[in-house]
Amino acid sequence: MPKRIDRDARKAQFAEAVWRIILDRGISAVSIRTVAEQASVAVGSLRHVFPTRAELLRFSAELMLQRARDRILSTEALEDPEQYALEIAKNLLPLHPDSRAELEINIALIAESPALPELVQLRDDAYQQLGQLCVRLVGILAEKLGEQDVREEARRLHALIDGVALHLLMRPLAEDADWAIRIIRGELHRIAHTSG
Amino acid sequence: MPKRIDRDARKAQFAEAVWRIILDRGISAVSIRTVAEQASVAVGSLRHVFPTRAELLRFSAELMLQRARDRILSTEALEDPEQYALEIAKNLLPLHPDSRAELEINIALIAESPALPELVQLRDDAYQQLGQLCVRLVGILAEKLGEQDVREEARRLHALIDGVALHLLMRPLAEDADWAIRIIRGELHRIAHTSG
DNA sequence: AACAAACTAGCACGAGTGTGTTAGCTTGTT
DNA sequence: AACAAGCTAACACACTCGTGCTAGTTTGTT
Repeated sequence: MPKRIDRDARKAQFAEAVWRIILDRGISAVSIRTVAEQASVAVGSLRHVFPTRAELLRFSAELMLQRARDRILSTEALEDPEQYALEIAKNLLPLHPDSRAELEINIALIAESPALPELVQLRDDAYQQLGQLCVRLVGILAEKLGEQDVREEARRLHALIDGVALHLLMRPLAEDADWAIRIIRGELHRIAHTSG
Repeated sequence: MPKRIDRDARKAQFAEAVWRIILDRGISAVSIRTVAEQASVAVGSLRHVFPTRAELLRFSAELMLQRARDRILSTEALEDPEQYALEIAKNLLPLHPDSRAELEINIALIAESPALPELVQLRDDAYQQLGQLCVRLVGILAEKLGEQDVREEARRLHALIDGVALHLLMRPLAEDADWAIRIIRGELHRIAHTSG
């Protein structure tokens, strides 16, 4: 039988090449050829795994969202709700090279979505899931809140997290990021101490 | 002497063609030829005004930021600080087709900035100016606050506005946007009633 | 040793890209 | 009527693009 290479690992390798190109040269520079070169592979090899450019980009986007999901889900449960929620939120912010790259790639793919309509669904799903996660967080922070209030607070938290994430991206990673943690921690504290 | 055409109006016309292409087909689809076609003009005519693609994109980005700035500055002063700040914030949110397009284009240009380094400076300047605007707003809302606290509240407001803006962009313009106003109004009210 | 599935590598094609260059057209002043 | 500044249009060049296609190579099973 054939040479048995882990297909998924191979696909991931190509997806990471796509990411590198996006980060280094922008979404417009992503082509079958540049990606193959980035992965140190002949064009034909890449095309054996991803016959078309659209499939390559779709998988790259999917894997990126999956990695983010995994990171969130692997956050260990903590006793203190505020502590736990803060850990989750920290995993949603671009505080490390990986999560930072994820956000940059996410933005690039959003920007390209008019040309790649299949990405819109992916983005919407991820957005919904993040929204539900915020609802859960608000739920454990302020148990007495009514459903309507929970939804409102969750929306607010979600927006604040995304806004802070965007601003972190504007500044170099090396820069002090305590202000971001302070803002989120303050918001979580406020939510935990609101009475309906 | 030559035919006297308003050069600036001509440039703006081309910039608007660039915007349309970005909105309809993504940043990757922006080329000298597609833009010329969108503007119903021969390639040579476009190139007479913008000799290179980089200059075309640079001007398109600049004009977009300028339009946003003008919209903010034209907000009429109101007596009530909270009302006034809310009016400003509403002009920062993608609540109308124009401002919505501005934000989409802004995101697309950010995504392409690795390939167009000159855009980074533009973006950073706009970000700084928005930050200072938020500082001013917080200043008039909570006059007694110390400088350090003003800065912290301003950062928070800025992040919240950008986060809400992003979320508005995720949903169709037709959809109910009252939640966005509610969140911002609530935040402005909170700032106005915090005591150092 | 023989086989075939899986993978690699490359060519070819038509289309699209940015840009250099050049020729023709418009139009207000002189 | 003559002029020239400014504008329009088109061609050419070398390059990149996505994709169809076809050989070659590797490797585990039989």
